Amino acid sequence: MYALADCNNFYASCERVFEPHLEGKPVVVLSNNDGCIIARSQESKMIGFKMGEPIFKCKGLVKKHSVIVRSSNFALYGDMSRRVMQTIRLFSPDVEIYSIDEAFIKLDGLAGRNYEKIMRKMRMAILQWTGIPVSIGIGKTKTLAKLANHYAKKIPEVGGVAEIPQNSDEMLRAVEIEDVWGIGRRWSKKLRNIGVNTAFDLAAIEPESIRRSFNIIAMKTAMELRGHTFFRLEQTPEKRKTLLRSRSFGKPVESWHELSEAIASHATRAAEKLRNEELVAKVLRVFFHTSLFNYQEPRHSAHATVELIPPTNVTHTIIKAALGAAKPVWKCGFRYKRAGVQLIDLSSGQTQNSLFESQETKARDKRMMVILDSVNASMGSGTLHFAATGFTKVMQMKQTRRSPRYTTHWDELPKCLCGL
DNA sequence: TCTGGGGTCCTAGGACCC
DNA sequence: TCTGGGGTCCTAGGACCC
Repeated sequence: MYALADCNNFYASCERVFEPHLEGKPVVVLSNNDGCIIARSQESKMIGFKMGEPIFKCKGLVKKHSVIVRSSNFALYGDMSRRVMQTIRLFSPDVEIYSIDEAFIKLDGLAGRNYEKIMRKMRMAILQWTGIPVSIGIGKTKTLAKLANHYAKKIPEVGGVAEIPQNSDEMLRAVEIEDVWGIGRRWSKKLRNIGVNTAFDLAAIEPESIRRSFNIIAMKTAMELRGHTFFRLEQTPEKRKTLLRSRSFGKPVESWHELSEAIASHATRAAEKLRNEELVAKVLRVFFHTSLFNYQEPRHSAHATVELIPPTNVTHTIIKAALGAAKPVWKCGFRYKRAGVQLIDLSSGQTQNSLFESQETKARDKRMMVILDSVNASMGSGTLHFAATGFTKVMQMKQTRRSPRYTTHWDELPKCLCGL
């Protein structure tokens, strides 16, 4: 048996923990650069805000309903997530952290075996200790736990915890095909065309025909709805295979100078992450493009790929490769909106030495990265940086309504909790 | 004026090997 | 006139997830 614990409206709930007066009011949280809506409180959902909608299109509704609009505060959300996960681990040793706001829990063998009761206890503990409300679904497979979770969120009467009993056709019939985990928009449309409208319908189709029309994952999903386990708990995450750092610009960027600083910054952040996970990259891809939505201006999308020989995680090597690859594909006269650096073909450190590489340089670079990382860890990220990343604020995000980073920055600690 | 930032897996088709 | 049968690797594109 599996449970899925999923935080309700996670980012919006995090905003409320330290500002209880937001309780009961419509709250939305915006993406980077204050672009799109990426989280909505229940009240905001009722008003009709859609996930991913650009905020500038919602001005009327925001004003009409006095909606609280917040910039994203990932320092806060990340830390709150850690607290929620820690609490979950107190209830079961077998936990898979699936995303910033979700965790799968293997229930088999938990004392008492009254799983629903244990999960209700856990739910209360999370609410009391972190202030975050969660919904919990229980089922025989991960897909069924997801489904039960959906049910728990939709039906308030169950009190945040729902279990799918064996042979529960009813619950499967109550879930639309779009809401099945692993079945997205495209496949839903295709499935509806052949008369498959609910989770129950999908479970009823002959599996091999699903594999033929879709793929093996869709088939496994359908089998999981029948209670056959295909997706197991993954407690030790595999090493990642790719790493991407990219941002939209607050203001469009035209000059090579500004663009190069942005690319160097992305390269820096990507290299830091790489070292943090003890990986090296074999291939680097750099890209930048003009606005995807502006058809009035000239459009351009550029990208270039280079091999890193030997594979590396050294910041200056990666900056040099990124800028070297980007320069030839940059074109003057375009207003670029986004740039990024992607590291591909990652592997853990043990690489073959290059015939042409000086061992002295290699050792020096390694020492340099150790110093760089330790200075930036103790004195703040970016304290020591390469000149290529610049000294201006090109990379500054538009973030006009960010709440304090209450739990991770000394000078932003809450001084009093309004309303308490 | 203004539209995020990450990931994973699968499949088909082409190039190559014997 | 007639042209086999078995592999692997790589890539692009398309699907999905949060």
